[in-house]
Amino acid sequence: MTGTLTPMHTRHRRYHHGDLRAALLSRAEETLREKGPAALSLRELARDLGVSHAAPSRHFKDKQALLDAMALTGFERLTGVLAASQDGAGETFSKRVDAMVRAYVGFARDNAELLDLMYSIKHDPGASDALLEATQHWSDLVVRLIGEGQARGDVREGPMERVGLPVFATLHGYADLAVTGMLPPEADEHGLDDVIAFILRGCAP
Amino acid sequence: MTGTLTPMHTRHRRYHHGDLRAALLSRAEETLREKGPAALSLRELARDLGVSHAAPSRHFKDKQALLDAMALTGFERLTGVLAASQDGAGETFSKRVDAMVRAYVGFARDNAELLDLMYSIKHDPGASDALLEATQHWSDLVVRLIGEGQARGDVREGPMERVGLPVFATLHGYADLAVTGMLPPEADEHGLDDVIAFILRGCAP
DNA sequence: ACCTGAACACCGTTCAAGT
DNA sequence: ACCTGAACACCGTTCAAGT
Repeated sequence: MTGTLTPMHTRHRRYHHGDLRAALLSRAEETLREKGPAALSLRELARDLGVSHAAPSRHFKDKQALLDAMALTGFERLTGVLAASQDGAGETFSKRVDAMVRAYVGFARDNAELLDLMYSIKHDPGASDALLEATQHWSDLVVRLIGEGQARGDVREGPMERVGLPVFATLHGYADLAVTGMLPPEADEHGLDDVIAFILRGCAP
Repeated sequence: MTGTLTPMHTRHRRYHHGDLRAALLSRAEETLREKGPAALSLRELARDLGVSHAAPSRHFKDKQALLDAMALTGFERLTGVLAASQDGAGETFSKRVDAMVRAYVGFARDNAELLDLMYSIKHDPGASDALLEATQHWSDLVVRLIGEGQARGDVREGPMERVGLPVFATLHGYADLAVTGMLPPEADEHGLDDVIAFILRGCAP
């Protein structure tokens, strides 16, 4: 008997406020970002959302299933950001590379813990098909960029997978260094420019 | 009353077989390699070694302290391998780069889970001084290699940190892709050669 | 010095039972 | 359909007490 007239919010205790699954995902990402992966606990998540500790199991059979779903949303957002970076990037190959590198490193900086999770989950063998597909989408973007560069004569000849792999490695490596805090302080100034120039030289015919 | 005459092994239960600390480290690395990081448990380690679950706390105040010590031995071994790769690598810059890249990727392949642990620990802010020093040693090796290349005229001018960072990023990124199984199958054939050639082009004056 | 045993507060997972 | 409550087997950590 709260005295309120809003029938949809009689109290904090109903069958939750609509979509427990989405609430779990969003709260989980929040605590991942704020307290790190070790602090992620199904029971604490349930407590935070005011449901019983067993409730999450209706939506995620496992803790691993929750982590998988988090990684999947991460990959989807990442590919969205990368695709968007190409839209207004201009014509030249070097501008398109510049835009993609900055988009990727930006995502890495803004979602460091999530990116770590994404890679660690991609790592283990039981990765879901949806997840493999999402990672495929994003490597396709790099492949397409390289292909365009070849068509313009800005990139050396060769199978795209072979030409693209070192680019991918450099991009991923720099982002990972940024994420894990291993970049020396001087890198903030010129690091990104240097890496982009390095990639362009490595690609040149 | 076992009837044996060897006084040092009256039974499996003494104050352990000499060095519990070393035994914990070596067993921990074994289970890390075989069952992954999630399976690492102080209690199970203690069980495996036939001591009580509280015994490890004499040698490692924390689970984190054990992980730190594991990472430290990993960094020491890695710098050893990298330094050794330069000894018989020959004179030319490209041969020295080739040797170091192969040594690093080889270590990454042979110690995938440990390398993951090493980076994740380097990540978090409470890293010990010994650990920071160990990572410093190994980035010094890359810096020295670049410096020699510059002295010979094989590497473009510029501050070594700036010239070396993209090299470091590429090396790290490729090793990480190899470790996390993200390399496409074709990469086994030419991947390493392509990456080395890419690095050399990126460094060239 | 080095280890044991009991205790405490926390997990993830499962399952009958409730609405 | 969705959630609760109790139960189980596991953790990490601490601390008096043993040798």
